[in-house]
Parts: sequence; structure tokens; C-alpha cells
Amino acid sequence: MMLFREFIELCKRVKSAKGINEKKGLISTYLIRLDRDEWIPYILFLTGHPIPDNLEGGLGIGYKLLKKALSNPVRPLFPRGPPKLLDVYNTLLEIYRIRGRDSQAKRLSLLSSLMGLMSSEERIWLANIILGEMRIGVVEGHILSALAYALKINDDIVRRVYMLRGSLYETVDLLSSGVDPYKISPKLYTPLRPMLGQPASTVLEGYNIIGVNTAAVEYKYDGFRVQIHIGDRGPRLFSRRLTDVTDSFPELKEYIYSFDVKEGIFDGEIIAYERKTGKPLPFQDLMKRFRRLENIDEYARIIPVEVKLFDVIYLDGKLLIDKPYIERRNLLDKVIPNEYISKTLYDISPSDAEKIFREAISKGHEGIMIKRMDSPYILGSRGRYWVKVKDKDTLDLVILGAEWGHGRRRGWLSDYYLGVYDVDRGEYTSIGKTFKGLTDEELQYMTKKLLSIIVKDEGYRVWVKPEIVVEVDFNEIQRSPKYRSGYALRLARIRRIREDKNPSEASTLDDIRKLYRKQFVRKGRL
DNA sequence: AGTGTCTGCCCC
DNA sequence: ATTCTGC
DNA sequence: GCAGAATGGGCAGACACT
Repeated sequence: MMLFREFIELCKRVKSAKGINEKKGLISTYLIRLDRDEWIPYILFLTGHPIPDNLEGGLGIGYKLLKKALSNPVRPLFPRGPPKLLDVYNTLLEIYRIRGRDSQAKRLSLLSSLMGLMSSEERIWLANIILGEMRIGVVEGHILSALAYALKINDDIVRRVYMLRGSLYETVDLLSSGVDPYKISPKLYTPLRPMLGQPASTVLEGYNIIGVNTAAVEYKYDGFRVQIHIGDRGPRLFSRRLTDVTDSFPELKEYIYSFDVKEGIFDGEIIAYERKTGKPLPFQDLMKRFRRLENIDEYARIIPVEVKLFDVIYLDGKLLIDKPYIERRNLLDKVIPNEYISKTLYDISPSDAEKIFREAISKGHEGIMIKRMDSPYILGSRGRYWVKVKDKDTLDLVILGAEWGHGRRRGWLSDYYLGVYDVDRGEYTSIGKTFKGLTDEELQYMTKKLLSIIVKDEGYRVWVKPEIVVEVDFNEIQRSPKYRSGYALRLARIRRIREDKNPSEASTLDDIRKLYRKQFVRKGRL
């Protein structure tokens, strides 16, 4: 029986442990001492999951509610000793089940009394578990190794079960229930973790990463990932993080029914397009349909969507993940009509890939994927078999303010407000924030520099004289309901500090407006 | 009924 | 999602 | 080479507040 306090002691030891083996050793040593019903909370908590990862919806406790609970823990009148690991887990499950009217108050009350049984240090760790911010350097692989060790079965088998079930909770549940792990196969309607691509900034760099000079090249569409399961219960659609989104897209369900497939699992992208022109709509518009459950028909008219498939994982009884890419693609072509397949060309050289990249961009798409034609489908991995190359643009922007960092960035101003000059209003105006792109050394330098030009100190945030110019990469300009300029940059990151430039040479709001309008030459519009 | 705040292993 | 960093 | 850490904009839905 493990006390929550003991679990926290372990977390601290794991955090400070150097090296994989020491961390793994600690995790498995404690695991084998636990009762079986403690395995699940133990493994979930270590990876920053307060409740099983296959439950629909979340705990309903985020930053704000935690802050309230932390500032006002309630000590019970008749405390029954320190909470056990299982007590904490069961309370969290109880909190998860609270829905409806006054649920926030009820959740807060349960959480506050749980925290009332804890030391302030334990409370902080509980908050970290709930927010999924453990920061103890534990990777899923370590947990799986520890599990294999405790169950005395092969590492690879545990990994395989995890890949096929997609959830730590289900893996532990299944393996510790005594099922023969060698007999576990993929299950229709249980989503799998999709394979991911590694980013490259140029086509050539992409070919270098995959290590061949002939590859398959696909259009990369600006939508969201979808995994389609087809079986006797009809089609179901799952997002990248395995959320079931079928009910938001009834029109897709309809035509997927017409595919000549009895059983299958397909991988692809959902994209939105303008009905009149067929041009792709901005991602921002597509998002109006993601997880929408109200007025679906109305939105389906305004924002039509389609699927573009690019892989098949399972087909009529056969798991295809170990087959080479090209074989899977041949099967895909056989069973799916061409209009629902991502545009793909095979045996492509880097120079031809470059042409396809420019063609994809000119049609309003995001870029290309470069894939090795002999690559297996590695569930849940961002390996070196698939590479993505995306279009981007660059602007010179002025830093208007900054916020203090947390964790490994404590002590540095590490999150920057970016601005442009608004000629009409005669002042600088924000068009977004970024924390990406600077090295530790540059962060240190920037902190010093910003502190020397502060005009207003708000504690967690400072505002500065508009003096520092940075070159910023971004993928798209979006309409913003949040920033005063009315625009925001999508995926902004700093490319370099422009010591050589004055703020007067940086971009203006007018430049942004022009660039925003220009996007619609290639893309559709609502 | 309308508006504001919070949450999401959210999507990107 | 992107980037930097530690192992 | 991989995974973790640190954080971005913006969406719908659930609930709180008035």
C-alpha cells in the first residue's frame, strides 16, 4: 500500500536521477512492490495523467480551478491519516464524474478537501499531475520497460500492446489482467497512435533526413489528422489524439459507406474547401467544424469538408504496419476512389520534389510530405521515414513586452509580445506572442536587454520601449479576436535578432493587411 | 436569454 | 504546432 | 536520434453569472 507522500518522494528521486537506467530502475523497483490495483494510478500519475487516458472529456480542472484550490485547501474536521495513492486516484475519478449544474463548485470542494490532507509540496505535485506537467524526464518507454520487468515478459511485447491499444491505461489494464500478450491484435474502433513526420526547412534537407534520393512525395494539406475505422458498426473518425469526431462530420460518414471495404483502418487528413472554387479554406474556418455538435447541417453547407487519405493500416483481417509504404499505397489505391486520396507521386528526385512543393503551395496547400517508399508504418513515432516541408513567410517585428518563464526558463524573460506600427493610430500594436527560436544564451542576453528598456512592470509581465527588432517566421496570418491589430500570426517563431535594424524599418499594420489579403489568391474565403 | 470564463492527454 | 536541449 | 520542456492562436462546449 503506497502513500501519496511516498509516491511524491519517488517522483523527486526520479527527477534528480541521472540517466535512463537509474530512472527505469527506480520506477520498476517501486512498481513490483505495489498491489495490482495500484499499478494504474502509479503509471498514470508518473506520466502526468490524473485519470485514464481513454475516458471521454477531461477532469474539468485546469489552471484557474487549481489556483483556487491551492490557495484554500480545506482541512477535514476528523482527518483519517495521510492519503494513499489510491485515495487520490479515486477522488480524481469522483471529480471526473461530476457534471452539470454547480459542477465547478463541487469539483473545487472535493479537490480542496483532498488537498487539505496534504503538505504544500504534495499539493504542488498533485497540481502538476492534473495539468500533465510532471517534468521528471520520464518517457513512456521507461514505463513500458518497467512494466515488462515487473510482469517478466518481453519488452517488445509490451511495446506492441501499447502501440495497438494507444493508451497506457488500457495497456496496463490488459497486461495485468492476465491476458496472453502474444494474442493481442488491433481492434476495430480502438484508434491507434498515428505515425508522424519530422519537420525539415527545405526539400533537400528532407531528402537528407530520410537518407535516399528517390522517394514518394505527397501534397500536405492544411487540415487535421483523421484515422477512419470501417467495420460492421459503420465508419468512425478519430483525431490525432484519438478523440472520436464522427458525429461532427455526418456527410463524410455517408460517402465512406460507399467504399468497397468490409474492415479497414485508414490514415488521412480532413480539409475544408470553398464550394464555388474548390480552393482550400483557411485552417481557422475548418476549426469551426471540429468537435461541433450544434447546427451541424448549417455549418456543413458553409464549410464543406472532404477527406484525403494517404495510408492504410489494417485491411480485411490483415495488419499492414510492417509492409513497405509502397505496398500499402497499392492496396489503398485498389479500394479507395482516387478523389479521396492525397495527391502522390512516386520515385521522385529532389529537384522534381521541389517542383511539386511549389505546385502544392500555389494551389493553397501547406507543403509536401516526403516519404521513404520502403518505410513501415511505425505507430506513434516521429521517425526519419516521413518528412514534412511546409511553406512559411517572414516579417521583421518589434518586441513590445515579455513575460517571465517557468521551469527551466525561470529567471528569463522568455515569451515575447510582437508588434507592428499602426500608422493610423500612431502607435505599435500587438499581433501575437512567441517563445520559440532563441537559445538559452540568447534568452539570457534578451532578458538583460529588455530589463534595461522597461516602461511598465506588471510583475509576471513587463512592457518595454519598442526598440528591439526580430525576424519572425510564421505559417499564416489569422483574424484575431484577441489582439487589437485584429490579426495574429500562426506558429510564430524568432529566426534571429536584428541588431542592425531600427523599429522604423520593421513591418507596419498595413503590410500585415496586404499579406492577409494576398493569402486569398490561393485560398478560399467564406 | 445573453454574455463571460474556463477547459481541452483540443486542433494546428 | 516549433524549437532548443539533455541524454 | 529521440523525447521532453516550454509555450503560441483559436475553436466549441460546458458552465457560471447577471
